[in-house]
Amino acid sequence: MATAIERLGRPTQREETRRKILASAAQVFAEKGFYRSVVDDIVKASGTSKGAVYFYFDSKEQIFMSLVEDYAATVAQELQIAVHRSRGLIAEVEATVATLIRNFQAHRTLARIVLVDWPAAGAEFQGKRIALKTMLVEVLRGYLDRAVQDGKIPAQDTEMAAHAWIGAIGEIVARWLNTGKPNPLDEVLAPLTRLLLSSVGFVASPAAAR
Amino acid sequence: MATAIERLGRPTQREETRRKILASAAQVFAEKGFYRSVVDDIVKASGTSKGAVYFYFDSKEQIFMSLVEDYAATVAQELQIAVHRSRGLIAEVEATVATLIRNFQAHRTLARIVLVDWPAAGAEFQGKRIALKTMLVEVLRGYLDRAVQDGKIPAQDTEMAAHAWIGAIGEIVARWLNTGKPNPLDEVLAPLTRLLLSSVGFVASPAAAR
DNA sequence: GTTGGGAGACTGACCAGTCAGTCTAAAGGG
DNA sequence: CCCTTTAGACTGACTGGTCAGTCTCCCAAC
Repeated sequence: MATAIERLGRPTQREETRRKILASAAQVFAEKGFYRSVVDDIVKASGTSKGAVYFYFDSKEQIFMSLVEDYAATVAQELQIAVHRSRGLIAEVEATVATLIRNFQAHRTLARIVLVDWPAAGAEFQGKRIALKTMLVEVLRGYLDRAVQDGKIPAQDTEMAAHAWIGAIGEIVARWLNTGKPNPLDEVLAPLTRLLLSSVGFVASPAAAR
Repeated sequence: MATAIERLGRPTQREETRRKILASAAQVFAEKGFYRSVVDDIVKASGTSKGAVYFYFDSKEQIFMSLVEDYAATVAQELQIAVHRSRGLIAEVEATVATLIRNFQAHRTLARIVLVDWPAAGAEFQGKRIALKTMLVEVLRGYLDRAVQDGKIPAQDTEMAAHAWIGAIGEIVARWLNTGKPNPLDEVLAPLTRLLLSSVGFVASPAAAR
């Protein structure tokens, strides 16, 4: 089986090209947005050729979707892990917010693509996005419903609250993408978490504030 | 001076065409987004002609900006009025949220353009948008800072809170644009206002809840 | 008959995607 | 060991279509 050898030797080069294309595409899309980006930009930035790009991808759209799906999957998985070892509303919210914020901070270009570009992309792009957001809403909502059941917070429209939270987090990250503030982004972690918890009626012990 | 007569007689027809073009443009942009929209779509939808469109507007971009600026100015003005007659954090927040939500509800297509399309449009489009958002942040922040001074709410990062609020409101509207829920949108008014107030540590009197 | 508003055919730039062909490296054969 | 063959990664000139914006012509109202 020469395959085993190939798996270690040859594919390195092969995957390298694909990776370079994706990395450059992320740069270009983040800078110009999907529609203003031209495939030749990606070609130039990646130091490959148009042929190479279309050897690995079927279309400009598919490059975009690969980028977005890969990243979304990564974040979703990290979220799963981070939350898995948390118990109780505070810990869960802290873990979720920290994972999201730190991830966006570490992947600024992808953050811009996911938060700014993706929503405005064509209808074909929206299915996956809405599904993903729904998943995130369900997770957050789960925390809240459990907290309500446990009497930790008053009964309320937890679905709306979950959406409001996502909007709040997204906007904080968007501000950072646009203005660079705050620097570093994860400065918002503590106050933002406090704000979110407080919004659903969770009363932080006065001592813990500040 | 025939001008005075023209102002009443002729311009009616003239303004009517311009108005029709703008209205159709709003429809088309809201449905397809700026880049996927084609000027001929607007021509067709407006029942005019390409000549008419380029008689009234310099470019596709300018049509978009007209739409967005007009609407933003309207909303900003309504906001000003609504808030002018409010005193105290609760009333101010209620007035702001109600004005925004009701306005978006009444102008679904424009809401989509402003909230979804505008952020992803090219850099040339962003100056005005950021300025406008900054203004809104300042207003909200003003409420919060005053409430802090009055000892109504604890000291905190009011700028971040203002951004979080805008994000929350935007996301609630975006959900409505994408899924139609809640129907009608202004159902969220009371719970959303409560959530926002609560997030900054304003404790609603238990009697007032529900 | 002049003019301002409008119609719509047309132009030219631009760009996603294709394709005929090159280059490299490894396999096979003598 | 060469030398040939083959596969498959990669190249970039090219094509076909699209679309913003222009230009010429028209007509209705003075």
